[in-house]
Amino acid sequence: MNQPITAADKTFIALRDDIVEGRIEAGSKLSETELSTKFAVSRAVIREAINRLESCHIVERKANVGARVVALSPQGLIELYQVRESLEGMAARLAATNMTDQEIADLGALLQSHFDEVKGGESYYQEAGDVDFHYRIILGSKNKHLISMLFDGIYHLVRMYRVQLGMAGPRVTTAYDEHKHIVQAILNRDAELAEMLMRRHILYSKNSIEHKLS
Amino acid sequence: MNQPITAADKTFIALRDDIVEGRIEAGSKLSETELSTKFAVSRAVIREAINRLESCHIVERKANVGARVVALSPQGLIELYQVRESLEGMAARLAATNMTDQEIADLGALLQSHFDEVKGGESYYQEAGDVDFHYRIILGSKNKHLISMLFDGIYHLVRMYRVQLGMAGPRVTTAYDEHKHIVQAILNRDAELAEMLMRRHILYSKNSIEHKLS
DNA sequence: ACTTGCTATATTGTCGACAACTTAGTGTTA
DNA sequence: TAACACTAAGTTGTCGACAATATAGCAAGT
Repeated sequence: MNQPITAADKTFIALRDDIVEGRIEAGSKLSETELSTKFAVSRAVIREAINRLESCHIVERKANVGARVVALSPQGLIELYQVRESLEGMAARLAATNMTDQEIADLGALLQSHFDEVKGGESYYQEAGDVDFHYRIILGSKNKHLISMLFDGIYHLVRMYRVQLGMAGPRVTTAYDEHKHIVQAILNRDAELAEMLMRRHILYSKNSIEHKLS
Repeated sequence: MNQPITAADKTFIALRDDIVEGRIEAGSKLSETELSTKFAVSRAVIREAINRLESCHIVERKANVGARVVALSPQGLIELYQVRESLEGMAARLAATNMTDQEIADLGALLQSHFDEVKGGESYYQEAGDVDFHYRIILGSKNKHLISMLFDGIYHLVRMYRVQLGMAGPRVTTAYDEHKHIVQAILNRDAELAEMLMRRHILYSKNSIEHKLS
């Protein structure tokens, strides 16, 4: 679903963004009738949107009771990063084998542009840039399941945590070095090393976040 | 959803089983009206079931066109096992830390019962036993996302491949030894080793399957 | 006062009908 | 003959109404 077609698509995305960006607060109940008036669509559309959100683990549903936005907890964030470490590590491993030379070259160029920004003192693009970097490596794995799990599931949840626990981009400069080494490993087609470095990279990121939370 | 409550729950499970067990063939189109008469429920219920199946990657939907059962391919199976290797490796790692002594003891007992069966020449329980073993380790990770991704998503797909590509339980005896070593690593609370062994175990399993397919 | 059971209300689950879209088929034109 | 436009049939998307279930409030009894 690169671009929304049906009303259910649009409602799903709008509702997801409302939740991820915190305009609908974590843990709150989602009333179908209320949402159907708010978005000016029928309850059937709302129900489909909520069902999809449940598949993303953004809301939880109980039969005959209703849906609630998931509650955020430090433990939840840690679990999320454990899954990220696992999946993105594998993605980096596969990317080292499956990315085309052109894709790797583009990735290097992206990294260079990040370096220029960081050197120039701009931190604005920092998070978007980080996401873009990971994005490309995940795509580079060429593994459908991996891509879908991370993009459709994990990443929105990670973003939800980031926004709501209020953590603007940390670790700009060190993260840049880590990114550089990962690209180098992929360039060398060293799958083993690429996976290790990516796992470390995410582990450090997790530790940094844990530190901020305590 | 441990036990189905609503009609949509039951229909989802029934439809999923029909697909996984091959009674609805891979790649075929799912007509909403047709299914609604077959299961004697309204189209709304069928649509919800199909939506859930889409989330599991068991069917693919295109807007205004319809849903098809996914097509099976050797490449698809390989990708699935890559994800399994990644996630279950992490599960074993976490299980080594998070399982209680009691849970580990139970796991050891389960393994012993498998040994007795294998020694007794019974191969009937082999697949169920293998699933049960992995099941417990995944639960032992205590990681909600990991558990849900594997049980709700990957495992049904793996089973679909197994059934439809017609591979009854392979590697009984060697798999037993691998299981034994994994339990030993968990017992020693050696997270690093537990992950490695689990990854190897699944990798071997993948190689065995690839060999059968060629 | 506390529990129990009923009732009223509100919410979710299910249904059948209509609207919007896709696609296959037909006929027309260059 | 090939390409295009249009029509008609069938499928999916959306809607509003009804049925089933859960919850809160009140009443009655111990």
